[in-house]
Amino acid sequence: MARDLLGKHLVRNVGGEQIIVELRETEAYTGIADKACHSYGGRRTQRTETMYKPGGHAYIYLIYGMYELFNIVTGGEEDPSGVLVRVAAIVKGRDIISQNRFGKMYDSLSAYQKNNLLNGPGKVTRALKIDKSLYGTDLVNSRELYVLAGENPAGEIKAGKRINIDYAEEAKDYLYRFYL
DNA sequence: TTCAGGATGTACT
DNA sequence: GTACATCCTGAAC
Repeated sequence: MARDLLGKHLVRNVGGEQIIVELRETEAYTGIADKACHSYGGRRTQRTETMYKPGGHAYIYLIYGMYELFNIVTGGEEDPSGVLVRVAAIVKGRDIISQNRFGKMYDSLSAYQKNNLLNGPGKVTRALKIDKSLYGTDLVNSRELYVLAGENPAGEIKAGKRINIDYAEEAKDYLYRFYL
């Protein structure tokens, strides 16, 4: 699923406006056997409850006290797994995205800002106004947040190690990060 | 472009 | 009390 989502369009309807981004980088968290996964060992708490829902729900959690990261649940009751969205690219709504990130219109951003709008999981959620109010959202039936069906991406899919999971012992070296 | 340091809240031990 | 699926700023290179 982490591979299949690359190149797909994520749609966010909020405040009467529409934002669309292309998914460029994802990470897989494969459930109870994955030491980097919040549901490792079958851990089931108020926070992780959504990971046990059927695939297609939104798992959103707070990290480092200030960033809310967006994941798409992919497994189900017996397989609490998901995909983290790490990086995206603008398809539609560049001024809204720029306002959400830097409080300015796109044309008045510095070159550095333009190149750093959506290149991190916390940045993507800030740009799309995704927060825990969307926790558990059914992405199949929601009008606020969903993924469009589409062709496979034209570019080559590369794989690497996941980011910032040094605590995860052998799992930190799994090649579960995928990017275009 | 790289680096150190700080901001910040919650889950879990 | 500790760690955390991060990002920003400002200064050095």
